[in-house]
Amino acid sequence: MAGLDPLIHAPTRLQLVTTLSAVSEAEFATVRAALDVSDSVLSKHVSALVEAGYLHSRKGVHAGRRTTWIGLTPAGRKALHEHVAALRRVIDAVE
Amino acid sequence: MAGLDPLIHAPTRLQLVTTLSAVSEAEFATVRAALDVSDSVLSKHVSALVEAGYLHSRKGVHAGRRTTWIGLTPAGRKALHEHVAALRRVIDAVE
DNA sequence: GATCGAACTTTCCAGAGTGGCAAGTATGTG
DNA sequence: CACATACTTGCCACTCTGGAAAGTTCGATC
Repeated sequence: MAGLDPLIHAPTRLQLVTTLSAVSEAEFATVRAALDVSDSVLSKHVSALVEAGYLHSRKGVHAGRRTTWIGLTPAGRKALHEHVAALRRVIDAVE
Repeated sequence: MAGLDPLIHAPTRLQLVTTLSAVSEAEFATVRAALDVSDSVLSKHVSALVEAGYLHSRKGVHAGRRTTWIGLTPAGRKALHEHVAALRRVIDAVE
């Protein structure tokens, strides 16, 4: 490889972590809508990344509804930054 | 998706086309060494991209050896540029 | 406090993608 | 013509990804 992180290189994963990189936490449903994926798909990606230590998730109540909040852990941010740096090294060769 | 091209988003594919983007043609063996993949893997990626119209390949003789030269077609360059642009849109949100 | 419904979670499944190994093929060289 | 080189192809195994649907959980409501 070229320093690309296989855990976050897939398109959906990359969009997930880049979306989360801008905020401290986001609601599951909001992310789901932003990525335009099904519940099950997002749930599976999230649990895979939680298990990898890249995300944390926390259950709460918001506006009378149960919601799950997810966000990047420090390790997740670090992995994203390294992945993005590696990606830039590859694509900066273009042009 | 977010404009990412599934034909060139896989790491090996991306490295292949970015490597070729800098030159007009490259030897199969040189590319194989640059990407550090096996003969069969490179051969299969190349034929997939040739079939997609992204690469051209041509057989020739060089220094007493048969060599295959591969390079991006205009369509391949266009696809790469669009893919890179889409990738930048995604990762520029980071930081 | 039993029931309902929303919000995920998990299971099951199908299909595509990727790579390794080994056998096959083609062709310049001696 | 025999041989070696340089890929090419077939076969296989495994992982990844996503969809559908059933399952689970727990706050809200009555």
